[in-house]
Amino acid sequence: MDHAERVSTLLDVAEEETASAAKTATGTGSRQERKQRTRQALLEAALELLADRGFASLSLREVTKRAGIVPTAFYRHFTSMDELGVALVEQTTRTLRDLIRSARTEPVGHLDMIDASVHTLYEHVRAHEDHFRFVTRERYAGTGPIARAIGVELRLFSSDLAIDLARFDALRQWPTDDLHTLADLVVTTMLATVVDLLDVRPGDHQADELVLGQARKRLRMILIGVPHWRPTA
Amino acid sequence: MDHAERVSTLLDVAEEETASAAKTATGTGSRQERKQRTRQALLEAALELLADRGFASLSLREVTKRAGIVPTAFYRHFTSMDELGVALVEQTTRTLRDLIRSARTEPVGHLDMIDASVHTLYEHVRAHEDHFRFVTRERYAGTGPIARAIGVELRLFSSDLAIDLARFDALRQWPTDDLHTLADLVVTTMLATVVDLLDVRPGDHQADELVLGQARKRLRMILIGVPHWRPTA
DNA sequence: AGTTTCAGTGAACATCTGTACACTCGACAG
DNA sequence: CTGTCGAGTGTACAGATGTTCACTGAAACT
Repeated sequence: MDHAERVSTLLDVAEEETASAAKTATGTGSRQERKQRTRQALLEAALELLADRGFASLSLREVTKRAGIVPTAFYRHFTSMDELGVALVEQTTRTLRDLIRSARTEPVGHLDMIDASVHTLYEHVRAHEDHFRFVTRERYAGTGPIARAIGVELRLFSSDLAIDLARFDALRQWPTDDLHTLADLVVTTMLATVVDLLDVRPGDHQADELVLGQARKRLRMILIGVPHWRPTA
Repeated sequence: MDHAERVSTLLDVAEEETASAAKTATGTGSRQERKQRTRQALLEAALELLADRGFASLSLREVTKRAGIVPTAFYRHFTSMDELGVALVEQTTRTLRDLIRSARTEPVGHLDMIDASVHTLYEHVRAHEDHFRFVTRERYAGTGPIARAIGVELRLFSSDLAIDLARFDALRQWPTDDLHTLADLVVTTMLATVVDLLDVRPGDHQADELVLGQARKRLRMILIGVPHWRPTA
């Protein structure tokens, strides 16, 4: 254990009183309600701890401590940390689905579609930084169930986007295979933008605009070729 | 510790005799030579252990055990695991530089440039799977010095590519900013292809071809728009 | 020749880890 | 009202971890 970690460990008692609004779930409610509330506390505790570290370096004891329960009580909710991780994927990818739903029901036409998409992406990322951080971090981390679950979810996401793209006039005639390629390209680019956004130090709106400008430029560069594409060469 | 890890720990003694060709560096040579040899053994041991896990879940003791030295001897070479990690980045990104150098000195013209680029990428990835796995995995993992070092290296890589792109007739007039955006796009796409390649189960050449086909299609889709781009709108 | 340097050793430590076990005590069903 | 169920507790243990310290012995220097 290195120095930084030891210090934070020593401060744990103090932290429990200050930082954790997600403390113990003891309180009113039926038994089911209270159980689900501490389950949620566990998920949120994990997400908080993942702010600057990877899931693999997360210990069961840390999570339970932050959630305000004793280590052994963990097993009442999950059989392993991996299971907690998969549950976390389910929860965070709901944010992704919200994103694409927002983008779909967007007032299209009287604003540049690229501008609008990038903007709603920005809003969602800023509103749920921890969720996006988790997904982009753990996407490639290891071979565990978490990375696999994220992979599945992102493929679904890309497929949904492909379906949406099919609605545009310029793309009506494209074979689905080409549509998927285009959707993958867009998703990959958007995820790169997400990472860039999460790297901006908080409050630096100038840097925000720089990143968003680059995101718009990337998308334009991809989409500029669409009218000239010869389907399935 | 979960079940799989415990099993592998119990098998360590057996593994030391079988799997590790990179054992202790004791042998002939000057003192400097031998020191650098065990340093290299440490780096290779780490790289081997990173085959299916993240760097953060790597312990100093594991690495030294695999390298065939006692834990405390680690400090003769690195002051911390992070330092080992950064050294690993330096070593693995040399492979990246080799890649772009190969792509540069490629017989261009009498073969489709996209085909050729994708092919040399393929060759390099298959020849150094562990290096590419390390870079793509740790790129987004955490806030540590490793991720930062990889970020720097990838930006350099992208800049080099931008310079190379500037040599093409269709791009001679592009402002450097647009060139960088295009280069970023290409690098991002290529890295996505690398990840796909590393996901293919070994020996499945049919899947290999599928991935390469998709890679070519992605690149074509990006580059098809180049002639129609209006620099810096 | 004698002396210094230093990569690698081995024992010891304090701390953290996952998990087993027996327990409490309030919500709930009969 | 009484008995069961089950979320959360507390203690305990074996193993792994990073790091300390005093050491060995061969290479390198004088």
